[in-house]
Amino acid sequence: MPELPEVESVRRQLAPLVEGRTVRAVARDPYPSRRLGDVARAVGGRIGPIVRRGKFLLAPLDGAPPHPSELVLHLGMTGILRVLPADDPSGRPGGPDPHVRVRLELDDGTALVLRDARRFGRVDVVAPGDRSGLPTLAALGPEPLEDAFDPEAFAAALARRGAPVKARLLDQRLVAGVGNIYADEALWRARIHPAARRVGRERALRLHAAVREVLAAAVAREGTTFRDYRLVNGASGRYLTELDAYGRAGLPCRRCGATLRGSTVAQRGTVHCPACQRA
DNA sequence: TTGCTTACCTGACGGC
DNA sequence: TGCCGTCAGGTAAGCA
Repeated sequence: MPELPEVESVRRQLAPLVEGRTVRAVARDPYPSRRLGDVARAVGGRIGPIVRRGKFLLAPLDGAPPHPSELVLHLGMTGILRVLPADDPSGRPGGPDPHVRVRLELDDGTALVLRDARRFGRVDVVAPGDRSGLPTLAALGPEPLEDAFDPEAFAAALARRGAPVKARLLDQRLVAGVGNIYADEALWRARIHPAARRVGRERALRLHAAVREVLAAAVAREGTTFRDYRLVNGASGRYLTELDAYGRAGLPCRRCGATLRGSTVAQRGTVHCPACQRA
């Protein structure tokens, strides 16, 4: 499940392969999906610097009208971006790989290909800065690994009673880029119960630090591959063995030895330690 | 405005 | 072996 570390790792591999290249042709899966926008508008666009916001990848497209425009990519749950030789049939919608959704053919003989088994990924070409059809991106909170992620503002938000703290981490407005895996990991590190509806200043500051630590460590290992996620070069993320909570229900807590408990919080599978993450 | 639920979507897996 | 039900989860929309 691509979250901030996975998307950032993809961005780092993707950027040198496609920045400066011009889109010569576009093909897409004919399946009617509202998650695939008017991708044909990318034709003629020269891809500028790719940036990441939360779990979104954004790249300016320069050129003659309809450009300048902006390419918006979201990997959803199972999205994988690859850069393949343009004549590789496995990178064509309708080709031997039934999960290829979008293909941008570039001017250097390669193609940027989105493969997405569950169709939760998103690709669109919008006017620069236009977020009218992208409410989550429009309301995205601060980047957790940048100074804009202010610990006091974070603590003030969590001090107000509201939805379970895990739901607020997943919401993207409080902090950008956290998904189910790293929410569980950060809460475990900060010793906070995922269903807590109010978090005091001291614990909130601990959680702020934990979010940063977990995400930075996962970025350093190029993310977590549970099943689907792959880097642009096809490699797996290496953070899986570092996980302390996610996917470890029924196993002993690495901190206190108690048995980790699985539950549902915010409609998501959740793992926490009943001994050191007390309600 | 906030919180919650449901829909979307399909591969993997367990049970029969 | 094949069928069926369940689970996984990020985003968006709808409702209370």
